[in-house]
Amino acid sequence: MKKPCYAKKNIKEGAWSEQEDQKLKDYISAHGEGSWHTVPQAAGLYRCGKSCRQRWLNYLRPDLKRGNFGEDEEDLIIRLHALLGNRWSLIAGRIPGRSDNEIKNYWNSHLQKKLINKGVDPNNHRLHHSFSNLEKVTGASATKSHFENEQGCSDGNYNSNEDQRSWSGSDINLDLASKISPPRPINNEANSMD
DNA sequence: AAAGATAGCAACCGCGATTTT
DNA sequence: AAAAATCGCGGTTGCTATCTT
Repeated sequence: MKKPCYAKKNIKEGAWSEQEDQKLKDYISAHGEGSWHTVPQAAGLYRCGKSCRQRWLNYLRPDLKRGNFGEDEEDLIIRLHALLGNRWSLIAGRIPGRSDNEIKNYWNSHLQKKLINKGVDPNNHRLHHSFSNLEKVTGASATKSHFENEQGCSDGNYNSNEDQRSWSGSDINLDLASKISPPRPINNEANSMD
């Protein structure tokens, strides 16, 4: 029913130019965040509000760090993911200077592989004794040789001697466990009831 | 050196939740 | 109370840079 904003006339798509970024920054520094649907017109942008919001939150916000993730950040993301699952906005809320999109991308491109290298299933943070279902975990592009090549992964946060959940989340004093429901199941088992 | 494969990232899209009318 | 509008989240796609052969 509802047309996506990108389908409307006079709405630009694709990469943002410096001029567009500057217009958005100028507008928000003058008027503040919010009322995203009115921002494009007010700021003189041929974008939809949704796109402006995304651009601001993920890339233009002055408090964003950008750049490489530190080991402490990686560790925190892994622990939070074990506790929260794919709820990136909640995870981002606990990691200053990082956007949910950035964390999500970093997880998908780096951390998943890192965990798999350690023999840990990134979906449930349990030790994986066989990689027979590798494709399911990592997507079609994962190959055996890829994992063989990445054995030199450095930090040793996972203990391969443990047989149960390696990250329980219980040692994280984030005041989250009591406030939110457990992570949604990621695999298809949860949906198989349909 | 060139072509193909792969990885990483920015942005798009769909949908559920929330707020407003 | 219901419908419409808007917001926000998370999955996915597509482009570009880098690596491998």
